[in-house]
Amino acid sequence: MAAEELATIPWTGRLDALERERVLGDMRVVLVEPGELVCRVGRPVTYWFGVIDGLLKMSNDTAGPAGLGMPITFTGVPPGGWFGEGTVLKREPYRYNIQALRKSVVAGITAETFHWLLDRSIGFNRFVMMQLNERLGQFIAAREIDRLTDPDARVARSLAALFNPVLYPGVGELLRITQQELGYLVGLSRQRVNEALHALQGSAVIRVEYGGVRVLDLEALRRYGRGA
DNA sequence: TCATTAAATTGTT
DNA sequence: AACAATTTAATGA
Repeated sequence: MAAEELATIPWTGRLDALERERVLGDMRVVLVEPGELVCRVGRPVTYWFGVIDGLLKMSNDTAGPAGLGMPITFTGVPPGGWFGEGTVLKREPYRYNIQALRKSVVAGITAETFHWLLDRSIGFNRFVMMQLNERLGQFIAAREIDRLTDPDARVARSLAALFNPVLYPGVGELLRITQQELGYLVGLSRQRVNEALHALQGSAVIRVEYGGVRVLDLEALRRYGRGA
């Protein structure tokens, strides 16, 4: 991994020279193909991962035999998103599957380096704390989304979650996601997603683009389906 | 760089 | 689910 690439990762800006040097030597970057699992339920934690490019999904669908409980997609992880700190902190085995929805570039630092940073960098601690707090808000929002019946609103809120600038600073204005992929995440058919996207576009909240969605009004997207 | 072709994605039935 | 139309990516001159 090169120093320039490192600079594109948000939390590295909070580190001092020594810390950055260690991270640079420790960081591994891999290319994952669609469908490939970045980490599997039950596997021991070795890395703290982040998405450089592409799109991942976090789910509990047990690929193995005897599916215990129905498969649920918890969330998508777009560029700029870092995850797994909860399990790294507790040194527990992974509790979810992380699977690539499309060809993606994933970076990771070892659990050892993660703990080393946690022990010495206040900036890094602040980042992790903010990350945990922000994600808690996302999961609460996700519960709300699950109870929405209007597909347009579900798509709107799910999109809003993916456009979260704190958790996913790599996304920016344009989220690279196909309508098929969005369908997988939200749990709707591609046709219905297509319809919903155009309804949102009609409200001037987003713009539908080839292979992606551009946000025009993030606040309106978050509020969609609710009054005021 | 441009033209041609294949692949991916979208829009519609 | 199937199809046609459109956009992007890949290829080779």
